[in-house]
Amino acid sequence: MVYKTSKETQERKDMKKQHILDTAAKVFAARGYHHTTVKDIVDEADISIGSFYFYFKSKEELFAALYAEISQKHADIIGSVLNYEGCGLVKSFSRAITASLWAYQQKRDLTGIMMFEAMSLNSEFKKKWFEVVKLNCIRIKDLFRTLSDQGKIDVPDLDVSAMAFEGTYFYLIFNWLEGDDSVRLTDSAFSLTVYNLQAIKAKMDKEEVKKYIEEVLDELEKGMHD
Amino acid sequence: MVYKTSKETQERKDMKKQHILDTAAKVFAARGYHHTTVKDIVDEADISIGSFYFYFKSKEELFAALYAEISQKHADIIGSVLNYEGCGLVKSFSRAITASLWAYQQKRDLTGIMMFEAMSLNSEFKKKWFEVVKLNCIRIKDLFRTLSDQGKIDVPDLDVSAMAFEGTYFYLIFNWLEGDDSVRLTDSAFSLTVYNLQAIKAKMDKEEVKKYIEEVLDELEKGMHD
Amino acid sequence: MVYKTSKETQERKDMKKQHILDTAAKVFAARGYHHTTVKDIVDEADISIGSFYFYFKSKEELFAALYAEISQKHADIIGSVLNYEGCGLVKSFSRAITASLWAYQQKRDLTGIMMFEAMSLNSEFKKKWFEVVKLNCIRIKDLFRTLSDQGKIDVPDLDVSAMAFEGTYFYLIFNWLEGDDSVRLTDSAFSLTVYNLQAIKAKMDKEEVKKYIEEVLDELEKGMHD
Amino acid sequence: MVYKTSKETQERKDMKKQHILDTAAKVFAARGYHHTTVKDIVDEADISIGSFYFYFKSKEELFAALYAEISQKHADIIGSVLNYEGCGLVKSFSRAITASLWAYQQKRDLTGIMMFEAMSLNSEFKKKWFEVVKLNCIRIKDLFRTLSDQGKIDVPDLDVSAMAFEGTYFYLIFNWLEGDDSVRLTDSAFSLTVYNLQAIKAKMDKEEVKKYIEEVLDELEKGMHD
DNA sequence: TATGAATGAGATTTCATTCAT
DNA sequence: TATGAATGAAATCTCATTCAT
Repeated sequence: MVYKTSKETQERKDMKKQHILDTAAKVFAARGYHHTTVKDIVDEADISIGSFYFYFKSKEELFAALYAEISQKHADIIGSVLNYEGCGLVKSFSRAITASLWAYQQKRDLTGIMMFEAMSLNSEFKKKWFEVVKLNCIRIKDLFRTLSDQGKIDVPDLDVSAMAFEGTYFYLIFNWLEGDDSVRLTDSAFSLTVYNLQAIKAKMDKEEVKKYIEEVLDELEKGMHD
Repeated sequence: MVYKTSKETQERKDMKKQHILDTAAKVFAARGYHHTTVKDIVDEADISIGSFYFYFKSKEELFAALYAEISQKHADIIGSVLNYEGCGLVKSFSRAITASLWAYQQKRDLTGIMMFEAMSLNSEFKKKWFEVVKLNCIRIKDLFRTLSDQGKIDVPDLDVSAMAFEGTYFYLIFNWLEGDDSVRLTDSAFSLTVYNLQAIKAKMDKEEVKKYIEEVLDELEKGMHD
Repeated sequence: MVYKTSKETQERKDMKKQHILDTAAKVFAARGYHHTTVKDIVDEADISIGSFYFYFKSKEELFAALYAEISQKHADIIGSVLNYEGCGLVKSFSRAITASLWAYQQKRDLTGIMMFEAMSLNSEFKKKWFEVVKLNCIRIKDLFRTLSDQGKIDVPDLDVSAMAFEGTYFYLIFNWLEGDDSVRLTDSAFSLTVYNLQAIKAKMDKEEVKKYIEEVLDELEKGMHD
Repeated sequence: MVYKTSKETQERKDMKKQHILDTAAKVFAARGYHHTTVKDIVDEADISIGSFYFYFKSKEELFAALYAEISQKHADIIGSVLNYEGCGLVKSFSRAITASLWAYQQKRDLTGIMMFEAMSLNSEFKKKWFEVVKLNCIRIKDLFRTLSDQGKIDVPDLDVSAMAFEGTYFYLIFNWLEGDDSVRLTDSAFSLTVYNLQAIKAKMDKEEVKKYIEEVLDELEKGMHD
């Protein structure tokens, strides 16, 4: 048939869906998930309720989509700074931790929603949240195993260590969110990296760590303007 | 009518209030704060809605009371194992971490409320949660400072390290809550302790750590039967 | 406990529930099930929406309750005129058919809702409706079997005959509902009785039938004023 | 733009309209009028909502068209078996009743729409349904009058008898629709015919009735393959 | 002709809290 | 003190229909 959905229409649809996502992110950030109504979102996005439900099955589905989007972006950022072959472990950790903090910093408001409200939702969604956490832990665990086998680090139980490592971000971010927004989360990158590198008994030169962190921050800031 | 507030009556009132708190803890843990209705609680407690509102001004106030109670109990347990003068740092940390995990383990349901529900609520209450977290962090920070000044440990920024330390519990506990309830959280005490002791570059003998952990676990189990 | 629900309160509750049922009947009759909103009902009954949902789980449950009530009343009326021992078959049929028509006539508006809208509802409710129909058919069938065994009537297949009998009311009532409300449904009692008595080849005297019908109508009208 | 309405185009339009009708019949039958959305229909028909509203002004109009179509088909079948001059009354009734049941049986899904959905809708459409019913009743009534005048049958009030007769199908069909679809509705033709012939005191030979029924069923089955 | 995104009135239902008994 | 019926604002979601492309 001739009159089927044109590419153009599809593009407009994608844009509108993205517009809803962006608006929702803003509103959720301002009011929190439970205190945000669908009406709040559609008013802010200047669309009709019907449109909202055309693009998303429910408020919860929207949240899930938003969460998936953020997680993906976050993962992409981390991934982008780790695409170096033969990178030493100190460099890798410095880069990864810094990039992670940087990523949160980019979306200050959403970070709160995603990290702290996500888990208080329906079991359905809680699972999704937990899967992301577990996936992260598994990646770290695998890394720990490899490095441990190579004798480069010395950690107790891999599972526990991976979870402990992942957790070191948590209150740091929470504290940052609660505080003045003039403070940069990445200012804690050095200390956090050192804390964890010491925890796994990796040999390191603190000056080197500092250098790596500055390097990756430069890259990330530059990457943002492309 | 004159309402007697004889000692006897007062006692009955206290018991009833406690009964509501206990029941609420159970229900909140099972369903989460937002998915728990006041009716759920009064049905489970076998009291009337009117009674509920006699004892608590609102659903939120009940939660606050509950949270205060849990925090206090938790603090008491930790405090009870740290009342040793001249304790070495390895011993102190081993005892504190283990006691903390043990405390969570004792009240599996309440742990979820304390750690995950509390922080996802709106402003007013979130603050209270954060205060507890901050207080913990300050204590750790002070300890880190003292030990650092004595040259016994080597940590980067004290604030960041304290928060990182505090965070190492987080996902461990979350993972434990999600899993099978046959698993003991205290089984992770050793690894968690080692991870953090290494992180702060404390000198330690792993066997010693193990011993301290067993010791404190024995004490705690015994203390329970008094 | 002393302050538990008093008998008095219970009575008020029952009255209010009945008040909602009565009002709903009126509104359903006027607008039809699908065109009646819960708000219509509560406005008419002068209660709050909350009250409505305190007494009924949903609009559908209310309808079901209403339907059960009407069915029961209907069955009671039929039952009341059949409590005669050793009643001949002509008398029984005359009385039952007349009483049935009379019952419909008493609740003209509701009859339409109950007979014609009930079956277009959710499967859940449709089942209930069908059960009532089937129960009626079974009763008739049993009666047919007994009479047939006694050689007093001569019908083909019992199931089919019972359903055919039950159906003879249907369009008659529909036609009555559509027409002028000055017409009495019971005016068709004689013809309907004769039609069915002839169908089952029961021996009868038409004058006798007329007499029985007048008798039962008198009884019913008198019974109403007690 | 000029829209050609060449014969070819017109044919394509008719086909599409019919396709929508056929699909709608299927969906209405499965879900009922009120529980079927326009989207359900267009999805099943694999057309767009826009197309739907090009061919039908509204959901209700579509239903009306569908109902008209079904009624017509049904009338045609009945008409086809009654085109015999000088047919005896027993034969006429046997043929008519059987043909009617057979017609319902052919389109099980549509039967539900025709008999049960149609009448439970709101005023405007209910009337149309009732007109068909009334028309049927009038035909039967006329027949009854003629036969009665000829002394071949003996019925009470003609109107009531016609409606009673028409009603004898009702629950039989409902029961058939609710049950297993392996059962043939025409299996009840004999009993239903006898019930009604007895009701009007027509003289008959049951074997004869059986023969007529078999005859007409053969004809109908054969007619289907032409 | 064909498409399907967009609309928004309106329907159902929930639940924290109050207050008369 | 205790009870639980009553309240009603507010939230989520549906769907027939329109209209720009």
